[in-house]
Amino acid sequence: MKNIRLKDIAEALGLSVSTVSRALSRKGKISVETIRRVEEKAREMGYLPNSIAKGLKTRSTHMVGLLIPDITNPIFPEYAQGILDTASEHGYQIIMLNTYKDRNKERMAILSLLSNQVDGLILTSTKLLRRELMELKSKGVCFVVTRRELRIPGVSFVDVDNFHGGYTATEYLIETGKTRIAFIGSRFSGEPARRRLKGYVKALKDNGLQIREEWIIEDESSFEGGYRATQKVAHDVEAIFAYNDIMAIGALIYAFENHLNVPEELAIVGFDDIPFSSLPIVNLTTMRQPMYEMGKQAFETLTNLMKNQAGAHRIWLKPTLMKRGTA
Amino acid sequence: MKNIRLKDIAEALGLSVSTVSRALSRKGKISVETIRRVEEKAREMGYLPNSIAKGLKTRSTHMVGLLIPDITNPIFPEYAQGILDTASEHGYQIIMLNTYKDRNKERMAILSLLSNQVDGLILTSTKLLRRELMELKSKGVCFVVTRRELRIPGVSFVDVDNFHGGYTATEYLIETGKTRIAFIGSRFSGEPARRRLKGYVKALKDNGLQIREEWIIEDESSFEGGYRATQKVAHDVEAIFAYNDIMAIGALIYAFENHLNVPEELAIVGFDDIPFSSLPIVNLTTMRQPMYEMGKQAFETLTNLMKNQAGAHRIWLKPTLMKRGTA
DNA sequence: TTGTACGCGTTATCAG
DNA sequence: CTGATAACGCGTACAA
Repeated sequence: MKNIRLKDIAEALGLSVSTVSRALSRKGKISVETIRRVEEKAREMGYLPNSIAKGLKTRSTHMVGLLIPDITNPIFPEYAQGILDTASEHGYQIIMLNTYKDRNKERMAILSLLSNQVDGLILTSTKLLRRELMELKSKGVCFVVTRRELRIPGVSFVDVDNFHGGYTATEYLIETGKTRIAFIGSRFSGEPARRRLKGYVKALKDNGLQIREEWIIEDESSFEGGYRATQKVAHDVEAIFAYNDIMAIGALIYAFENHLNVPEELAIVGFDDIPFSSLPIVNLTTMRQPMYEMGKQAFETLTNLMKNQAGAHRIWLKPTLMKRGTA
Repeated sequence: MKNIRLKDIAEALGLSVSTVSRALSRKGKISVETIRRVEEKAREMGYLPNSIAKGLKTRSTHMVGLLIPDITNPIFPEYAQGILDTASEHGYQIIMLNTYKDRNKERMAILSLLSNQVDGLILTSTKLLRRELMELKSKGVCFVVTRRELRIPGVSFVDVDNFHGGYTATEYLIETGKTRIAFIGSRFSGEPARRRLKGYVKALKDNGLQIREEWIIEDESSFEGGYRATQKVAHDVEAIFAYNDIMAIGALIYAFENHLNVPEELAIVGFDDIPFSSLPIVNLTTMRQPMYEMGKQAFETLTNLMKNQAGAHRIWLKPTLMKRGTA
C-alpha cells in the first residue's frame, strides 16, 4: 500500500500540489473553503505528511540526538525521561544511543546522527576532547553538554553543583555531631569526584576540623568498592560521605555485616538518590541529583539554541539533601 | 558552514554527481582509480552523506521507532539496552518514546514515527486494540510486539513465558517444603498476571495442594501494595509468590518490620530480577526475565521482517530461577 | 487566491 | 566505465 502524498489529494480535488500544501500548513493566502475541502479530503484519504521530505526542504527534521554513557546506570532513566517528555512537548523526537564512555563510539555516533540531519545533540558525560567540542561548535552544530562542566565560549552545559553537594552533605554530618568523617569515592581523576571532594574538604575546614589523608579513600564505583573502602576506615571514623549511592550502599552492607549501628556508630551519606535508596530497607540519607530536571533543562537549553542561536547557557542545578535513616 | 554534497566533490574532481555516488557506494561498474580519487577527495572535504535525502529516494531511513511504557520502570533499561545495542550492530538508529500506558499517546506516537518514515516499530506492552494492530499490519508497516502475547496472523511478538515462570516459582517453593503458599499480584485483568497466576495454580494442583481463594490477593504494583497484600495473608501462609519484585520487596519489608524470619517463617519469591533484587541487603529469590535478550530478539525479529518480509515469529523466552536468600 | 517551476541531496535508469 | 536525466515528497518564490 503506497502512502498518500500531497499530489494524490491534489488530483482527487482538482487542485495543484502547492495549494494543498498551503492549505494544510495554513500558510499564505488561501480561501477558507479550500482549507476545509483539503482538510476533509486529507482525513478521508488518511494523509500522513512525509516529514523527511519536508526536512530535506526545510533543513529541519525535528529530531535530536541523545548520547548517554549507559542507560542501565540507575541515574539515567529519570534523566532520559526528562528529555523525552520535554522533547515531546516541543514536537521533537529523540534518537538515543549508548556510548559506553568510549570516545570512539561517541565520535561515530555523532557522525551518524549528523548524517541523519538531527537538529541538535545532547551529549551526556561526554569524553570528547575540548578541541573536538570546539570544532563541533565551529561547524554550527547545536549541542548541549550535561554532566560535564566546561568553559568553552558559546558552549552550553547543564550540570549539578558537585562542590555545593559535597559541602552540604559534609556539613550535615558535622551538624549531627560527627567530627571523624571519611570520604570514599572513585575516579578522583574525574571532575565530579574532585568537586565533591573539594566540598567535603572545605566543609571540614570551615568547621575547624582537620583533613586526614587516610580518611580519603579511592576505590571503584561499585558495592564492592564501597565495601572495601569502608573496611579500611570504619574502625577509625564515625561517618562516611560516599561519592555515590552505589558506594554508600556498599558501606551500608559493611555496617550491616559487622553489626555496626547506623547511624549511631557509623553514619552514611550518599550522592544521587537512585530509586532504591528510598526503599524502606535501604533508607539511605543522600544528596539528591535532580536528574529529571537536568534532562528537562538540557532540552530546553537546546531548543533555545536551535531557534534563536541564542548565547550559551550555563546551568548549575543544586542537589538537595534527603534526610533518611542512615545519617 | 554548508554541508558538503556529492555535487561539491563532483565539481572539485570534474566528475558527474552520479559517478561520485557510485564510487562512494561501490555500486555498478566503476574504475578502481576513480573510487580511490573520489574517496580521497571525500575524506579531504569532510563529506558526510545526507541520510535523509538518501532515505527519500530509497524509502529506507534505517530508523526504528521504540515505544516503551515508561523507561524509569526498572525492568526496561536493560531491555532498551538490548535493542539499542542490536540496532547499532545492524546500522539502525532508535527513536524512543514513552507512552505511559496511554493508548492515545501511543496512537499519536506511531503516527509521528510513521511520518518520520521509520522502517519499523517495536511496541512494548502495547495497549492498542487487536483491530488497530491488524490495521497497522494491513498497511504494510513492519512491527514487533513485546510483552504482550497475541495471536494475529502475520504479527510477530516476543514475550516471556509467564505461565512457565509462575509454575517454576511455585514448584520451587513446594520443593523447599512449603505447602501454604500465597500469590500476591496486581492487574489480574492483564495477561502477564493472569498467566503467572495460572502457573501458580497448576503447580499447586500438580502437587496435590489445594487452591485457596483467600490466598490470592490483588493489590497495586508497588511496595505498599505488596506490603498490604502480605499483611492480609502472612499470619496464615508459609510462603509468598509475588507477581513482581516490587511487590516482593514490599512483602520483604513487611516481614522485616514484623520480625519474621525469611525464609524460615516466610519464604518469598519475586518475578523480574530488577537490578536491586541482587543487592546483598535485598538478596531476593526471583524469576529472572531476560530483558536484554528480549530486546535483542525483538530487534532481530524486526530486521528479518524489514528485509525479507519474512513470516511472523513468535518467541517465548524462559524466565530462570535465581536462588538467593528469601526462599 | 491559485498555479507553475524549481530545488533540497541522493539514487536509479538509460544512453553513450 | 561514465554522464545526463528523472524521480523521491514537499515548500516556496514568482507568475497568473
